[in-house]
Amino acid sequence: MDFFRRPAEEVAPELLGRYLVRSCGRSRMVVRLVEVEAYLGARDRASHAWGGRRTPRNESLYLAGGRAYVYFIYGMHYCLNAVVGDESNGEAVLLRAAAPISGITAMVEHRGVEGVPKAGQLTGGPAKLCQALQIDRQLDGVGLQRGAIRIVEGDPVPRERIVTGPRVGIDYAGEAAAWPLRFAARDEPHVSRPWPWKRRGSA
DNA sequence: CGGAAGATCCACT
DNA sequence: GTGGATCTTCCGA
Repeated sequence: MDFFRRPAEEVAPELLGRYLVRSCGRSRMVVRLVEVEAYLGARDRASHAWGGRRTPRNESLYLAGGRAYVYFIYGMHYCLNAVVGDESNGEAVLLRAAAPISGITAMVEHRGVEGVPKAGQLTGGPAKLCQALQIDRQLDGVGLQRGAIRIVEGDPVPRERIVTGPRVGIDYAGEAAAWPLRFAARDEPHVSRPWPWKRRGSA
């Protein structure tokens, strides 16, 4: 499929609204993507592929678009990316937040949530998303078209309802830190944190 | 070879 | 708002 074999900043906004389907044994969980970030590979200081870096950890980034890149961070969390673009360019889209659609009981269990989950508590953050969907390094490199993780057409977010802003947690990245590569569906409660672009007095 | 920092989350103040 | 958990990777000595 060619959807993923395009530049990250082009694919990222189009991923919003699509469904992420996770099959795990007999259970199936579905979420709707509401927040993503584009990472541009070698020229992007915030990218794990910055300067062409290539290690056992980020090897999957150099696969052709349409596969998963799952990495381990802060000693305790996993994050899921969709690898995009052509082979060996190191581009990816980080899947940051989603709205739970079905299989919610399983997600509640995986996250260890007591009682009725609040908005964003299950899949409102890159590491929460992975924990809820039971995604870890075992799924690094798998295809996203069929199998354990699938990204399928859903309920697209129209352009005018997409908001952009700087990416989260990459202040060290020099001028790349300001690039507007974070995309989210406006007025969506299941995002990962308050909207910097909505705050009064900010740019 | 050692130290520091990281695409995070949660509990606590 | 701040700090701890906990491990891989990078960079400087």
